[in-house]
Amino acid sequence: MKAELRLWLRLLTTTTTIEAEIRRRLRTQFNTTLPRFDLLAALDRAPDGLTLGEVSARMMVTNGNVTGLATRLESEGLVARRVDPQDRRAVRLTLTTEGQAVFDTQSAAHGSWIKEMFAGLAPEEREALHRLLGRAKSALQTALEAEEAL
Amino acid sequence: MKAELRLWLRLLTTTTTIEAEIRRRLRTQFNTTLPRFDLLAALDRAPDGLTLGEVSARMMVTNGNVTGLATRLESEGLVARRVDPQDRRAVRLTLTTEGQAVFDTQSAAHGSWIKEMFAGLAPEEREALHRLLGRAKSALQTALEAEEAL
DNA sequence: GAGAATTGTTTTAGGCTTCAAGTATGTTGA
DNA sequence: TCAACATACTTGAAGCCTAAAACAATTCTC
Repeated sequence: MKAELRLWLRLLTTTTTIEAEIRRRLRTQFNTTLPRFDLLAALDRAPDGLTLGEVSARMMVTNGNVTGLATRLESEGLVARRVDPQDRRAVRLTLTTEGQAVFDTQSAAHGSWIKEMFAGLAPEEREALHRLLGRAKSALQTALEAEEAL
Repeated sequence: MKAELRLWLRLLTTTTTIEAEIRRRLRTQFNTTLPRFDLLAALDRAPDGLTLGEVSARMMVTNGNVTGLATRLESEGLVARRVDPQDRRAVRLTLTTEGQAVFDTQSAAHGSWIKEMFAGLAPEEREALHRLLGRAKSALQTALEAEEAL
């Protein structure tokens, strides 16, 4: 098997394992899901809220997807939907007080999970991995741009 | 933000970007999906076929999920379902002749996509990344086992 | 051997995701 | 001005995915 393929499979399984564990803990400890958490996180970083389109761009998912997520989170009372007065086509999403409190708790736990999962890696290894992933990302970017230009 | 979190986010976006591109190409070039491709790949590696349970373990997804995937692929004529004569509870899945041909084509393309996407990385970088991901995986393993023992 | 536990699969209910089509609002230029 | 185009969102159909419950066949144990 080609070296590139082996690298890709290892990258994939590492990421998948971590992600599965995060999903599992979000479910068992907070009865929530990763997409819900990600949406709250996006709103947490935006004090004035975000339109659905902005959320969709930040989360790299489709508009229709965000519509459904927002509807569920709204019905749970964690986010508020409100038509933008400036542009009546746009819907602005904000964290409710409860949503902010819920996110703060979940976010703290999430941070400590990640820290725990990488605890076995020496700081130099962590840095080297971070750097190489950066290299891989930019190599990838180049490859995809070349592809697109065809 | 913590160094661990930055590392995780970079790992996640790198993987997600590659995976999204693979999904996109499978869809546009072969009108198929990654789970379908993964199931065919699992069968390709098993000359005598696999039971649904074995597929489910290899793909790290639930049994119910494989039932649905198998049903769709069966209706497309790419896999065959047949009760195992040894253990009549089990269903054995095999590639049909058409399924094998389809997979061979898709697999060749998939391999060249991966090669292309990592082309910008020097062989030493590729190796270093592979090694560090191995370290991360085993560190992770240790952390999760420690967690489980609680 | 009969009953109990285990194993392999399917079903059910619900959430996530996409694409494509539809609705409403906003912008622009002849 | 107003028709054409663009933008923001929603809806609908289909597939992917999970957990839990239901079902069926096998194995274990007494």
